[in-house]
Amino acid sequence: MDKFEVKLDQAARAAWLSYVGGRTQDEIAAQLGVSRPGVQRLLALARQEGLVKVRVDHPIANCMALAEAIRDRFGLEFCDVAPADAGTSDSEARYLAVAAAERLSRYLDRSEPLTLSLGTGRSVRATVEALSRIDRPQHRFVSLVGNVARDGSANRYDGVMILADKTGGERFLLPAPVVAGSVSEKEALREQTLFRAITEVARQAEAAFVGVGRIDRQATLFQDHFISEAELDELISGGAVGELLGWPMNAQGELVDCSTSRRVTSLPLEMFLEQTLVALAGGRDKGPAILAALRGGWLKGLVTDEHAARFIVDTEMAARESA
Amino acid sequence: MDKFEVKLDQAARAAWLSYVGGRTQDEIAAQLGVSRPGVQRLLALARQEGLVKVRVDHPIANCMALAEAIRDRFGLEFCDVAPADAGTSDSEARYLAVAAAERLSRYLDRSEPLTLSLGTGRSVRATVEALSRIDRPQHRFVSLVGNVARDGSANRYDGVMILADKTGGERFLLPAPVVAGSVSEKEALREQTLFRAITEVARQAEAAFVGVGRIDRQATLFQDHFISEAELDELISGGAVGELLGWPMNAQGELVDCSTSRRVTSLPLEMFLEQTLVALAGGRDKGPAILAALRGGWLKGLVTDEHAARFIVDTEMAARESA
DNA sequence: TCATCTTTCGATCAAATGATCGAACACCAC
DNA sequence: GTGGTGTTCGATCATTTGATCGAAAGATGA
Repeated sequence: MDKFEVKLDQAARAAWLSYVGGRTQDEIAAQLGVSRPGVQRLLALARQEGLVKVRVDHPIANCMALAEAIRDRFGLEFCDVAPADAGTSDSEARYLAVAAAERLSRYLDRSEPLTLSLGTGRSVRATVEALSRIDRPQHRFVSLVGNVARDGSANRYDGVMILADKTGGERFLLPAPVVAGSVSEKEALREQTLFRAITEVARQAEAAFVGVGRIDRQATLFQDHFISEAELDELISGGAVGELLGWPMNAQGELVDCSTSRRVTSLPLEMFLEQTLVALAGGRDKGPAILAALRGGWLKGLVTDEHAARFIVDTEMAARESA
Repeated sequence: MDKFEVKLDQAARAAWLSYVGGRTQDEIAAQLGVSRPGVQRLLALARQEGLVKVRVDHPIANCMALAEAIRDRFGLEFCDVAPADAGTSDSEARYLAVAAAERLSRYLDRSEPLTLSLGTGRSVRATVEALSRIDRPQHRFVSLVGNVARDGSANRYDGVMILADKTGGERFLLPAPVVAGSVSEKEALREQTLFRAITEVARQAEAAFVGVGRIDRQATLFQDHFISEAELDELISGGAVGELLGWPMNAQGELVDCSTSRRVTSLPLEMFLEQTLVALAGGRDKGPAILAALRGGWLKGLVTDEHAARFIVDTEMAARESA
């Protein structure tokens, strides 16, 4: 097939003139003595045969590749990956917050009334803090997670308060602990008029920005006294590796059913399958938890950092290989 | 200027999505939350800042780069460089011939009557031999160089004969040696009716395809007995490094005036400044001769090979540096 | 604080690109 | 030779891209 080699030569020539030489296809057609559609075909061939290699020389390039892989693999509407080379881990977290704030702004910018719900966690808090002030009194913001711990102390990281302050919008907070003392207590809470009203508002939300929690000794849920050590141990032995809005899930993203999880007061995750559920979380340690949420198919969007993204891609690819 | 870094980040993102991800600018605009012209500017910035590197993985790529450099440096209408990695030096020569034949075909393909002139040399001969047969009896072909040596033997490499055979066109040959025995003999030859008639036809030619000769012990002019050893020595001591149609020139491309050059019977080079004079020559050894022809500004087009092209570019760049 | 200057942004239009389709061509079997 | 068949080629149109220009926003200095 010598004919093919000649064609490839021509294709390489056309590709060089087009991509390196910056010529227009008409000029290339004149130079190579073929028609313009002919040049088109040569360029298509050159790309298809991998003669053309494009490289973007910037740290962001890796992030884009990771984001693309995750987006495609888990069918997300979008995925943002913040770069890891920002120096300190502090500035990395800030980078993630800025990226997430960017996403959040897209919704807030709208002038039509908007209902948005927020989860808890440091990432959510940092994200709303990274937002610049904008006047949107017509918007409504709902907290999806009870903002009091078992001991009655208020959650330090509730983003709804800050967000409502920055925009002048309405705020709706759940006056409940994340995990109730008993199933009956949970039922009672859910029957409260206020609780039901807030649930109704949350149901109208267009999107929800939530954190992703680990289930281990460093779990926020545990550290901030939302659950006891015994409850934590029960979750871990039940296979839980992460949580969304307090709902524990195993490595495959399936909800873990146990005595603790039956007392979670948060709105059910199934509710968000109709909405745009966006997770904000980064750091290598959060990787397994984020991956679980992705595998469960709960998320529509993800804002993370390079560490977590790399863990997710590597782990998922390895799992896929062995499958 | 932290603002600039953020912009560069965005630019890198846009570039990645566009060049690697294959997204359209509208999609990128939606993804990054900017207007379409904004994406345009980001992409322009990314290219300008050199974030985007394009590489064409094919031996031809080097040739294209060399061709471009030569074309721009010497203001040629075109320059083709045949690749050097074709294995044997024989197949390389053939590659050059095919490339040159391609150029020649562009003219021959035309159906309107055409007058074309040819020089002598192995390259020209190989080029017309590489041509495929085509019926063009309306065309006329003129030999620009006398086709008899001093001893009366006919030049073995006259392409006009083959070309006319392949196309069915008319042929015009100069019945003269390249270098006459004396100035008066040259004058006499030029006065011949036949000579003048052929000159007139050559003047009407649209393009001329000629070889480039070295001036040294391996010179075709000498090897084929067009000039004697004494004449060769005179030319060399006069600074001649190459010749076009028998006209010797120094390294700067200026015609060398000496007792030998005054007896050259070929049509004057100045005549071709109005036409498209195309040189066909390759090989590292021919480099200095080709470079001289280029520097003299005599050529409008060049078909060469990678060896000669590299020599030309390297030498010219070095000369430019020191200038 | 206001006027002005610079810079940036987005609407609009021209150019370039990619895709589709019918026609021509060559190849092959009959 | 002849008809079928598969492939390639070039005209045409929709989409995408690049460039220009006026308008708005922000910076600067009086």
